[in-house]
Amino acid sequence: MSDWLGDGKSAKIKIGHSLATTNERALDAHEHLFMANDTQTHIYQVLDGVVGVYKMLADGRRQIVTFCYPGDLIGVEDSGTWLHHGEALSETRVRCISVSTIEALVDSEPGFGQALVASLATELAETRDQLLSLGRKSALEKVATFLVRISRRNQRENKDETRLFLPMTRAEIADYLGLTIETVSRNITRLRTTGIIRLESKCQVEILDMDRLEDLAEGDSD
Amino acid sequence: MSDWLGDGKSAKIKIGHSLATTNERALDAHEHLFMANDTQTHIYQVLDGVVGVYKMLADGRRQIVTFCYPGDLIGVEDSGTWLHHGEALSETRVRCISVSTIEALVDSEPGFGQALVASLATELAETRDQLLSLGRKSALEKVATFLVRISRRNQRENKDETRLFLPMTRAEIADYLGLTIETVSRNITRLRTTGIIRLESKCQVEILDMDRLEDLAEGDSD
DNA sequence: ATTACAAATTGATACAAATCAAATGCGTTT
DNA sequence: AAACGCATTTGATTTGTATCAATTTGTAAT
Repeated sequence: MSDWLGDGKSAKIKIGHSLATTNERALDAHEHLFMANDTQTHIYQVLDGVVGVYKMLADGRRQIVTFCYPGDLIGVEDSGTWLHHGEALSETRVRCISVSTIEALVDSEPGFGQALVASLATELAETRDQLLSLGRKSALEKVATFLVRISRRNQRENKDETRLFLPMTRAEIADYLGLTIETVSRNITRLRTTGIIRLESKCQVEILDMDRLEDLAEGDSD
Repeated sequence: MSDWLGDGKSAKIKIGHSLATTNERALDAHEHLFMANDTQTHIYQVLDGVVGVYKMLADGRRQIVTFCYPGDLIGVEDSGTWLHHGEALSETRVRCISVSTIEALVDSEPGFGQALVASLATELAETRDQLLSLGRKSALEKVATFLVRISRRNQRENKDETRLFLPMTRAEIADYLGLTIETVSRNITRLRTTGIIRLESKCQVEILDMDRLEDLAEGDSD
């Protein structure tokens, strides 16, 4: 395995200054990076901030399919036109890599294609985990699973896995978990009152009992 | 784009007789092809029948993440050990391709890596569509979406898009849609009594009103 | 500090789907 | 053809989450 993209989704792509065709773009919170059905000219790598990738139904129902953090690639999976909307959830910087550059790299750089495969494979595995959450878990289990997932991401990046920063609103968490704002709020409260987590602020969570949180996430006890 | 795997998920991989390391395996209905946590030695291509790929929670709740039909590849996304269970839903034949063969092909055959990327990208896009279903659609909309998806598959394969064969049980449909057997049954009945579909048998559906079915699937009217 | 506003929490009620419980249909075996 | 077993359908009731409705918290502007 080459490490053009590193070990899957969360790693850094090693392009940029070496290629003239990449450049950066800065977005304010709530600004869209791309819209569904737009022609796709670039693939993006998040440098700073978080991008929410989502689908919508005509009546406004929304499903966020992934939150993209620094290091994540967006758009490897699409072809020609964007299938999803992409919106910066906070102030965000992205690296823009033209589709033709990606294609050139696949051809010219041995291992780059494999790196893309690994990146997509990781994303697919996470998305399938999320299917299990949305299809079969209770609201409390969904929220617990969400927090465990953020904790694991912190671990991978050698950050404190017990102190989580949630850069998104309750509405965005709800649209990711297939719940309402109110249900998300109630279940965060429930985790708090049962001593499993502590809220330092609305966006800052401390995990007090990782074992019980993980058990909840796996549906082992309620 | 090479066409080693053709245009995404449903196409045929062009390996087999040309490589000694591939061979076939036949499975009876309900027989497992692999189990989660097993060491992954092969990637499979479905030749005949249908394979259900699923995750389970400790208490028995199950989520089927994909149904794999002839032409589909299984296991490109995993690494080392299987992340899911794979079970033949009917009598099934698969081609077994050793992981080392795949790796060799990626290195030796230009375009093969890109084909894998395309295959994974298609699978990811479908899985994200399914996230929208599970997270935000009603039971009736989920069932409609499921039927539309099978119809589209028939179209891609130049089969009659109004006559659907459902090789899986209601329980398997339920575990795919995040519903119960009873709710699946009730909503199939509802589509039948409103004249949108007709049941020739339990496994044979005729779509009578494609427009209304597609509208339902997109949540446009209820 | 005070006000204003959006986000989050909390409470009361409604409803869609789950659960519990038969009944029916269908394919297989005898 | 009758009897069995299993999948499916249909019915009655319960329940978890959505919806509707305030209230509270937190943050930014004055």
